[in-house]
Amino acid sequence: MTSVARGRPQASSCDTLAEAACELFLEQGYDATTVADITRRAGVSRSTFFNYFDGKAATIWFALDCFLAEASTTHRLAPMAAHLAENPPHTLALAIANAEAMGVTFELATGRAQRQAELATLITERIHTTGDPLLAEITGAAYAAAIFAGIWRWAERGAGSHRLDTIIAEALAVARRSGLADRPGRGDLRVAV
Amino acid sequence: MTSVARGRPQASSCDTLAEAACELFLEQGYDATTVADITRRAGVSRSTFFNYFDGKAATIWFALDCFLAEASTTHRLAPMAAHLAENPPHTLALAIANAEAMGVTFELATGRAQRQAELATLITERIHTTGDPLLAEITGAAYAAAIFAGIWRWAERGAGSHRLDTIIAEALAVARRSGLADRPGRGDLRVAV
DNA sequence: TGCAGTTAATGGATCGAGTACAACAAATAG
DNA sequence: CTATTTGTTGTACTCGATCCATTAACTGCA
Repeated sequence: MTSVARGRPQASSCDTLAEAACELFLEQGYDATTVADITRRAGVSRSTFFNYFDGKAATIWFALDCFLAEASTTHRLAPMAAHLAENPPHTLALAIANAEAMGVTFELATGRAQRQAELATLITERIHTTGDPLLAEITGAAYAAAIFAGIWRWAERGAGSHRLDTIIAEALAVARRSGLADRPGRGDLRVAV
Repeated sequence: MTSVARGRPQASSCDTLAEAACELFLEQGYDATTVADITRRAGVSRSTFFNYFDGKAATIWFALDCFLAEASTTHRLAPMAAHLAENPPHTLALAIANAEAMGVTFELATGRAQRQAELATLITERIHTTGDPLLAEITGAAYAAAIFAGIWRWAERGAGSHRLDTIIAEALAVARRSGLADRPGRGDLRVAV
């Protein structure tokens, strides 16, 4: 299925660049680190950077963004969480745990808001049923908040000591117990574990 | 109480600049409109722009941002909604209603995510009680989603035909009926109308 | 009238993110 | 050895945003 590589091989990778970026964030801070700095350390040109990332901020988020990209094609939350737990967002966890030292507090807030909203609309579309669309939107926001709260808790307590998927499952259970309906419409989303 | 104006009078205002900006967004689109374009039309220098706004995007959001700034010092949601209804965010409503034409679809999404998250943490802090902090976070996100959904519905149906505060009150009622507790801890927040 | 103090506008310089693109390099298939 | 594909590199450019020294407009007081 996977065809043989054609053309010039890639000179770097998202992981390499992200790692270089995180190192520099720790050393100099996020704002003081330029894209040129990152590529210099990674051993590629500045232009190349934008073949791997949309921008500087994406170095922190790309693992989670992959998850969200997949999530947009999947209908069940539980397998998604499991898959995320298998490919945990290292760089994000590092950034959350060392937010002040890296100077990424602001970027973490904006980036999270962005992606949590994305996930919220995703869930809302899935649970959109015969009922009030407003309620669907509220419910989507609540479950998205639960998932992201879980990710943050997991990262704050040193990603690795606990399993990410169980933490997310617990958070979803809390949301479920709150009384918010999670019954899907035509889709077959199950937010419970 | 209000002392007499001292020093050089202001050559412009947030409203003037925001109006000029919205005009240009409609004519040329958001991306094609530079800050220099806006200040040229408003009759001030480019530097002056940044005495009034943090950036280009703020021209759309400043009315709502004022509301959020006040909200951070208030403990009750209902009076806040009433005050917002008295000073409705014109430029934001215009942007929502003409998102495609103005090319602000992306900026609206990111800007909303940002501010909705801000409001969510604000509410979360208020309802933080003896119970699970995770539940407080989920509830805060749900109520914030309700409020913003209300604002959007209000703007989409031609801001003015309906009262903003009643729409928000209805949205909050939906969130309340969903089963999410809105009982405050030490604070005295009341999310109901 | 003139001077001091205050507040705001202005112009210029600078930085850095992000985009565009043409030229070049490294691989494969035949 | 050539055509094709894919990726890298350097360059130039736009624009948002910040900084800062200078200048302008206004008030209050002598």
